[in-house]
Amino acid sequence: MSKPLSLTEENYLKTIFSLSDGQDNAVNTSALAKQINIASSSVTDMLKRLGEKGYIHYEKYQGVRLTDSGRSIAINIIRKHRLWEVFLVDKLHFSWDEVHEVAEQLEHIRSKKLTTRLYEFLNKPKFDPHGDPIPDENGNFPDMERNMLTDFNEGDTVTILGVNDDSPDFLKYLEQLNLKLGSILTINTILSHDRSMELRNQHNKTIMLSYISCQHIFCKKS
Amino acid sequence: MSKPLSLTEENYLKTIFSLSDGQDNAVNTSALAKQINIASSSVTDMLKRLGEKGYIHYEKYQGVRLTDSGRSIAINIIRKHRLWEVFLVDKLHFSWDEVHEVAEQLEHIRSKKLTTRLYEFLNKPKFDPHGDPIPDENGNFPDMERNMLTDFNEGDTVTILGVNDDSPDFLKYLEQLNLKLGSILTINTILSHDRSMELRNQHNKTIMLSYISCQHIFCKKS
DNA sequence: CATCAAATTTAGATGAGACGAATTTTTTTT
DNA sequence: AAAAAAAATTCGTCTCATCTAAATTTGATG
Ligand SMILES: [Mn+2]
Ligand SMILES: [Mn+2]
Ligand SMILES: [Mn+2]
Ligand SMILES: [Mn+2]
Repeated sequence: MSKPLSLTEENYLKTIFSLSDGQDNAVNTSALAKQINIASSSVTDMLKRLGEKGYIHYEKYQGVRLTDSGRSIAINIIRKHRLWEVFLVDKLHFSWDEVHEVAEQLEHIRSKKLTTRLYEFLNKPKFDPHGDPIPDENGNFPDMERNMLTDFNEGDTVTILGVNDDSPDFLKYLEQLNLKLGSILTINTILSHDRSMELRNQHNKTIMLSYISCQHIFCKKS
Repeated sequence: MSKPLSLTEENYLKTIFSLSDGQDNAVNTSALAKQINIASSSVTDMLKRLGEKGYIHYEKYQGVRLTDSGRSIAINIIRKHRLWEVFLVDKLHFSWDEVHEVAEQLEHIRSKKLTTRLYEFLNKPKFDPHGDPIPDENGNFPDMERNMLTDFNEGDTVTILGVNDDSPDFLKYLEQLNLKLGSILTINTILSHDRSMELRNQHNKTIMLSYISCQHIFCKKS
């Protein structure tokens, strides 16, 4: 039985996983520093330690990759984060822009039984309030096919499946436009000069979205 | 806005509150050391720091008392601890001997809104699964009148209101005897040589409890 | 009330996690 | 391929929370 990881270490592993897109891509020191909001010298320190403990493969100047054990820890943190987000929205009626900050704390609670029971209490959800997939007990993510809104064409009708940006600002913006998971939109026009989209919702209301915004919305054809 | 307390500092304040029985009794360095399971020199260090920050009144060699701000922080931690225990038992079907350890972690989650919403979700409970009172938003504990089982006499009929010992061992022991909050017992005999009690439950079953066990059970006359 | 034991504090160290400044390595530009 | 820029690492230092061992204070006992 090895000593449990510190909260800080858990956050590094989780962040490495996210920045490597769940793949085996190497992650930069500076990308981590930026994401965690810390000096890059501190990141280098921590990477050495995590490397020695066997959670990551770390070669000076070469970036970092998770080992199997690091990866499985990261996925477990993400599982807990997303389950708590579901709890906060479904049971405690938080709005989708309020949950991330609290889930950042709750994701570190250590109790196998708690995670299992919460999962059941929430009816084994597959997606969190932002449409992100929740890995199962074994760390497997549910299948899903989704693309950025920017990948579709004029005339396509799509359903919103998720967002790529959990920031309260963006989420409140979407809420205000009455855009949520499940909303159905038809692409009227894609403006060529800035690639912004003119969309039509189910009530025939027109909505304009910048290219940047469209990059933060996941959809499927419907 | 002062920097939030560390988890360690919160635990000190909570423990000082508990050891002073919620009154203004001075608490010893060594009592704290024992309870927190730490060297007493470490306690001295921490008390200095907490004193400088204004959460406690600390005079060398004279023990420690909470200030108003320290007290209110302590009560808030206890409120959260007990609310989470209710959640774990009522919603996630934990048994009363499993919840304390997890609540020790959950009590440190910082979100005013979370506490408020949880309180409402649980229907504003007044007592936790061990019969301990849950302070309200303003830090006021619900009124309650209760005495140790050892305070009653032969022939008295009492209702169990709570326990004084949250250890899994003791709680499992009670469960096994089918004793729980609300159980009604009549005191048949109090043995004079060891003050142990012979009790009768609602199904006319006889239960023997040692004096020590009786000291850990709170009751009211019924 | 002087002595001794217990409780408490002080002193000195350590490890984790953070920082900024200086240095080194890698990458990009001329 | 040299120079410049960017990225990453090393170095020295800081704070927090902890420890053990030594010194001090308190308070109990003869
Ligand atoms: Mn989130
Ligand atoms: Mn999410
Ligand atoms: Mn408890
Ligand atoms: Mn309790």
